[in-house]
Amino acid sequence: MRVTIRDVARAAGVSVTTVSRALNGAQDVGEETRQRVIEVAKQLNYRPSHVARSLVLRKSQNIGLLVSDFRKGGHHFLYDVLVGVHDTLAEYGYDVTLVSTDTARQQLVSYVDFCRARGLDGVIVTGIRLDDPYVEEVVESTLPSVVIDLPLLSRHCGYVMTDNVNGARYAVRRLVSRGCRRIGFVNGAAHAAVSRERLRGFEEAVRQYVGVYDDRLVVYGDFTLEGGQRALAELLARAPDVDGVFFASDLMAIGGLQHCRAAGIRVPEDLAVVGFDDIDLARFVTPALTTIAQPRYEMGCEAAKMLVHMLEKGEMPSGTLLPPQLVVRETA
Amino acid sequence: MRVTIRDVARAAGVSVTTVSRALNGAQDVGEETRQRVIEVAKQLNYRPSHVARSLVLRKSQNIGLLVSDFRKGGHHFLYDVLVGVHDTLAEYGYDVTLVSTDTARQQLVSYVDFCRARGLDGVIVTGIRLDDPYVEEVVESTLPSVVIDLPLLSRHCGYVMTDNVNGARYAVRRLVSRGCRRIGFVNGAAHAAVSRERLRGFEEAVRQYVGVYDDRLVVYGDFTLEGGQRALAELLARAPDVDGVFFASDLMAIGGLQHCRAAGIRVPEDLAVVGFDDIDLARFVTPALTTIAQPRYEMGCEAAKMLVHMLEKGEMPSGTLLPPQLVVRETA
DNA sequence: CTGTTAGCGCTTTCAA
DNA sequence: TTGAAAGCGCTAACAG
Repeated sequence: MRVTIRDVARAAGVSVTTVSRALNGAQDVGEETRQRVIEVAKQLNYRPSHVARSLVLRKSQNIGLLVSDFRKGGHHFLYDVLVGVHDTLAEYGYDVTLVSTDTARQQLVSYVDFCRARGLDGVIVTGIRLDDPYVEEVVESTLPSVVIDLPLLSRHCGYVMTDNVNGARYAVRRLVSRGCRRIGFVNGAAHAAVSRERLRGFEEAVRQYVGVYDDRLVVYGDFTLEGGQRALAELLARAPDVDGVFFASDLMAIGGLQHCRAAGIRVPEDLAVVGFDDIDLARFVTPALTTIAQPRYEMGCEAAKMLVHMLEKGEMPSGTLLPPQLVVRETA
Repeated sequence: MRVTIRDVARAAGVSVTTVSRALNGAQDVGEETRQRVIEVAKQLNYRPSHVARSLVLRKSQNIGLLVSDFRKGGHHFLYDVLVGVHDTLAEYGYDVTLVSTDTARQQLVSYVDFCRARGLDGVIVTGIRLDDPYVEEVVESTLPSVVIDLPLLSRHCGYVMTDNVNGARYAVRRLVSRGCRRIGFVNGAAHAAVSRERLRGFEEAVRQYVGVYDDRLVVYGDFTLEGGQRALAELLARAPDVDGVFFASDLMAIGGLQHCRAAGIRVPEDLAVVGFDDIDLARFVTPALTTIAQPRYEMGCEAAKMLVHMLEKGEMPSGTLLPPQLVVRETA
């Protein structure tokens, strides 16, 4: 049924070893033998079995993409990362297998065991948070991994994330340059690593550009639209004189915009707004959202590249920070 | 290094055969032997190698998800489908491997060969169009497949798509019920199967609800925002008295909205607009877009289910139509 | 340069 | 009920 290496060997009148060598570019094969083998293989439309090869080589050329929070509608961040990961990995000759943390079948076993059972060579982890039970596993396991958006560094685990500190600084600088002096911050979930960094960048920048820092101007949303609405209402109740707000996600910023519209607050005249992420909604809301863009696609690429380098060149994992970028539109 | 079935056998004092049987729930194993084996396996944290099992069983419990047009920013339709596919497949105990048609490494070989080389049990195909070179392959190959959004039915190939004909009808009906009498249609790419069906639904509905059908009111965009802008401009130039427009995608509709704003056309007063897809942008543009929602997640689930049924129960592939839904917002 | 041999980790006849 | 042996398709010593 299936064309195997034996069929090729037989048809070419050589041993399977020779076929293997010829097709894998070993040098100890006669040139004309190689040509004949290649010719026959093509004739027979032979495709080496990755499965068999994985078994003997003990590596699968297959990487897991672990996704926490893999659900309908959660695409804003994930999709581009996924494409970046896939593009790059395909380039290097790796396949990618999706691994979700919250699928019924899988939620009990450790994800490392999941990957091991499948012989995955490594894993790229997304959507994980500081308080996640998986964090420990990622750090301790010897399965080569690269985490996106969480600074976990160990012998077998590197990470790539946006430079959130500077991202927050850019936002504040923009607000200040527009004349804002009382700047609020609607941060994301407190247990997200990115939240800590953005807070740090926010505080540093406010101290530097404004002078006085008032931590009552920091409130917490949960990265969602509704969270942003609520958080802004709370902030405004607490400090009605706020003239600019930095939101730790575009979704929250858009929630904030909705609150403003409902409350009759003009943006940017009464209140300037800067978001974070640059999801494509940002261009389309009215007024269009000024925001800090994250290089999502590139983060995926970078993570994939690091993992392959760890796998193939034995490189040490590292922490990579990618630069965010201010995108000026209408809200600030 | 790795715990194999032999380790378990040794530790349990039985043969590998017995371990295999015990762990796979065969009945010809003594109950206490089975318990012991299970206990030992747990103790040793044994995970059967999927690779080895795939090799001998000649099936991998692994499905390919073929994506044409897998690129940065193209998530509007794809992401939810992908999540649906993954959720359902995971439920059934299958892994999913991403396969992209346009990645450098892969573009030359046939995707069927790609899947075969990896021992994939089947494939779910998305983003493919009528004029795609892959169409032939999908139909002819014996690799079990399910296509999303393209009605390809053969011995080994089923499909699932939205009921586009009725979707278009709902759009027209909505427009008519708002009083529109001269209804235009900005269709998507002509070679997309969905475009034909939507056109059919449009024509049928216009004949039914309006009475007269004028095919000069049909123009073509390419599913993109810019395409929608251009197409609407063209339509309006051709027929300035149009009072309602149905766009075959939300992205095009949003482009149309932008054109309206630029041209001083009030929506929905001067021109009512209905889109198609219900991407999440639709809620956020101003005015919010009335549209026909596609059950993207469910399409993914359905496709996965069909494929698994084909694989495990030997069911014949079939064509499945999922119902769209009118979502009324502000533009119509 | 080429072939023989021995597995990779697992399932499955076939005997016992 | 259990085990020995063969083999899935491939690669890699080790000889020749």
